[in-house]
Amino acid sequence: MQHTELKVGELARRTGLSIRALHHYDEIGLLKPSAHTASGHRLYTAADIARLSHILSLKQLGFSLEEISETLGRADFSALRVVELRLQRAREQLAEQRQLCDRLDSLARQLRAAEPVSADDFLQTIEAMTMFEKYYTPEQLKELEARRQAMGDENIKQVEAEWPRLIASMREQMEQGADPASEPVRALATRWRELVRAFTGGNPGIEKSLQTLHQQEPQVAQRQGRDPKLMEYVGRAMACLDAPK
Amino acid sequence: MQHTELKVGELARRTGLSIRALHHYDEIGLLKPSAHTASGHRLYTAADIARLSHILSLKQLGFSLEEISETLGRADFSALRVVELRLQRAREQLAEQRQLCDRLDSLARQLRAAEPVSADDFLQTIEAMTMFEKYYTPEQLKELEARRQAMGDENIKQVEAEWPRLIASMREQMEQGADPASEPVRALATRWRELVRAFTGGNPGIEKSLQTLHQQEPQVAQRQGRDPKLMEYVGRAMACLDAPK
DNA sequence: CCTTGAACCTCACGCGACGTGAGGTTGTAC
DNA sequence: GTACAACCTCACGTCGCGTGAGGTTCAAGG
Repeated sequence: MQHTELKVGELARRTGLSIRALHHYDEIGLLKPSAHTASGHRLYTAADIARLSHILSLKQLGFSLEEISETLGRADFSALRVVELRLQRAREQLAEQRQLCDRLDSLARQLRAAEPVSADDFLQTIEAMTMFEKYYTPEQLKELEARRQAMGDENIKQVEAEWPRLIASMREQMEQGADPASEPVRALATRWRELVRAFTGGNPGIEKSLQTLHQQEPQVAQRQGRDPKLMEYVGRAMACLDAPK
Repeated sequence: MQHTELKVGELARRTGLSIRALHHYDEIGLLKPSAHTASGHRLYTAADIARLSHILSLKQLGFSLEEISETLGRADFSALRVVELRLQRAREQLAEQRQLCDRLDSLARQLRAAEPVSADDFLQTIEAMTMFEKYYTPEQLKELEARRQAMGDENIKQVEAEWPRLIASMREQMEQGADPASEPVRALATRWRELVRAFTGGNPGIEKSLQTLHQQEPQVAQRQGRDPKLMEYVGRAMACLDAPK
């Protein structure tokens, strides 16, 4: 007698599947053992095992159990078409995974660069990223990323530390009613413009996207202390810079 | 009065979430609206909306709803650690996705190259791929792929068509009891070795892996008609080739 | 005041691929 | 006879909602 028929435990051990999984395949009709002992124990024949190996192959390719059932059921299926469809799905998922990794990686670097990571900072950073992805094109994001790399973490930290001071100074001038054309304000406005340029790199597309972002989402600027009134004051100061003394 | 409180429908419309999703967040305690009308309608305050925006941000990063709950619950969490853990998971998933895409792509190319795609051919191809991935290292697989590219689809088709003929001829000799050292067998054995060389490229690592595969999985060779007896005969013929006439 | 239709409410089942018990039977070795 | 492993069949839990069913409330028009 051939001792070829296997019981579930044996088959599970050999395939690495769980017994429950094999039971499940039986339940849904994907792999019903061809034989049973008198007492109801499952007996898998060589043919069953062959079918299982097919099932595992298709599973590896990411097909659902239902798809596998259908595929194995019909003999007339177009293998190429099936695989190409699956490939398309896999490519889409791959792109999403890549995006997710990029986002996380970028976030992690930001967090490493800026030490003080309160819960609020964290969430703000994420939201800033979301905004970025919403308002900048992928090419623009690449350019921004490249510029960040070129600047290095320390420079970025310095600039990020400088912004609040600059904003505070500017606000002080405004609240004291200083003339936007006055010398101290001109100096601050010049530095302001430099910092913005350092960010945009002078790329007009990025400048435009930045403008759109500020128009559509005023709360972003506001959270940094740049409320509409201040921004208007800065705008006037900028205009004075361009105009001759 | 501020009209700031939103009902579910409004909030759903603005966030792009479904009403059911918001109900779900309420059910699991992730986002419970701070207020209700006398009749029980949900009213989301500005604070609720802020929390929701945090939730959506973390969701974008691939956190589960439970993880989001925990993260938002504690104020002392280490943002960097959380993100790095998530990044690690994402990277692993990315690698898997990439592998899956490679497999599917390779399979699709094989199918496009070899026209006759019966269900059986298809499954055999998949299983061959599975075996390959099991017995060859990634570097070896790259080399094999490169060699395939270099050969071109037509050459591969020719070789794949030649193998069954070669195997059949060899079997004929064996069954007729021909001496492994005889001239016709020498010719067949020479061609056999050439075809194997075309595959392995003479790379000893690949030759070794191929041997291991044949030892561990005799049914692979058997399916192509190369049963142990035949293989032994071939082995003797090879030995005669190396030995002087 | 009444009606209509949109928007809201609360159950409660469904998916996909099993994991994880609970509680009982069978097979095998001593 | 008695352990103990391996098997059996329910049946609920997972995760993030979708999708009804069946009922109430709201806002506007007649």
